[in-house]
Amino acid sequence: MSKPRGRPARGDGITREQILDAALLLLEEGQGFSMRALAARLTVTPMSLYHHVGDHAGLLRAISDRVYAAVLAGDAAAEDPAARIRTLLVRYHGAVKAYPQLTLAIFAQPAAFAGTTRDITDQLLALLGMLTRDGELWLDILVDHAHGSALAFHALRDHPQQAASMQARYLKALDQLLARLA
Amino acid sequence: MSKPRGRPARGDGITREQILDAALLLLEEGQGFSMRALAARLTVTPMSLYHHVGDHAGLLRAISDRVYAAVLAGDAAAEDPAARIRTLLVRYHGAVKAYPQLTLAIFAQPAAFAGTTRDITDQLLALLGMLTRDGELWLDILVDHAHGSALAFHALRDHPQQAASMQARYLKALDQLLARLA
DNA sequence: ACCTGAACACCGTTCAAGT
DNA sequence: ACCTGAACACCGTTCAAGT
Repeated sequence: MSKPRGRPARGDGITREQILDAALLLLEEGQGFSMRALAARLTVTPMSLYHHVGDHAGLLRAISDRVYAAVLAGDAAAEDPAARIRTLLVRYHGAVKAYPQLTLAIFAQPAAFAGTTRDITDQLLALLGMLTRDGELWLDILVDHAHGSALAFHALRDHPQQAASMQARYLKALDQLLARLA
Repeated sequence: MSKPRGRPARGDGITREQILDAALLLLEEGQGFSMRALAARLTVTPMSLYHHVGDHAGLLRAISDRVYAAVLAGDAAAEDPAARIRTLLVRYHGAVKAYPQLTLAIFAQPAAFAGTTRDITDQLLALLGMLTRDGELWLDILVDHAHGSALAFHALRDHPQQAASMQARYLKALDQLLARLA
């Protein structure tokens, strides 16, 4: 029943990518994510995970790097600044909304995650600088609003009717804010 | 060394208020809040807490009720709507900022906390209705922004220089938004 | 009513042992 | 290099026992 003690035959071992995939799923199920539960799902010993992703904080960091890297996908030069700003914010809002538990974990240990979303805010700030003199102020407003809205969405996940209209409400609020920017 | 097993003499027992006071302090120290750690700080058995505040979720609920009730203090009729809106938002932002760990715990289990801040949003919505037809939209914008900003403040708590200017930046952003509302 | 103490099913992580 | 297994110091919570 139990696996042999030593190094597994080639191909039998667990992959870093498999761990991250499973971790993201388990995390957002919300029923108590833990290293041990994740290991059990992968039919592996808890300590096996440490070899690939480090400890709990390291695992969360690897997950968030993957999730937020996807927000920056696409060619920045292909859109005009206003459109690119909107694209980045909608995608960022979508990522936070899709993985609220990850977001909460990040906020709970901000020191460990400084810089994870730095690329996104840097690009947004540069783009905002083209449209207004108050770039930093509007970066605050837009990013904070995206965070708050996405988390509020999570808070309403048990009320499908309200949740369904949340995306439309975010887009409406975002366009309202962007219109005030110009 | 150890306390007697039975009911303590009058006045020797622990108070619900003492538990909430200590819990709020311990929670925001950020070094791993737990029922057992809280009990240890109060030099009491973990199970003693259950008698006064229920389980972990019940304790958090009791804490948040206390914290957010303070936001509504003061006489609503003494201020005009715009001023009252600003007062409520600044105070709400202050509460979230002062107790970020509490806020994160609430967002992590939103089902258990539905209604905790309902009084605040209800009053804000009524006030916003006096100033604009898009009351719900602006409620979203202003509350979400307050949440996001307060949590961002927490994320920067290890960078005192930036953190010091965060309050001023929130007030500036808030006034910017409120100006757009009229 | 209010507290203790033992117990159960969990955690994250370290360290040694195995291939 | 990559995995297991035992161990340590923790969790939240239930239940029985005590006054």
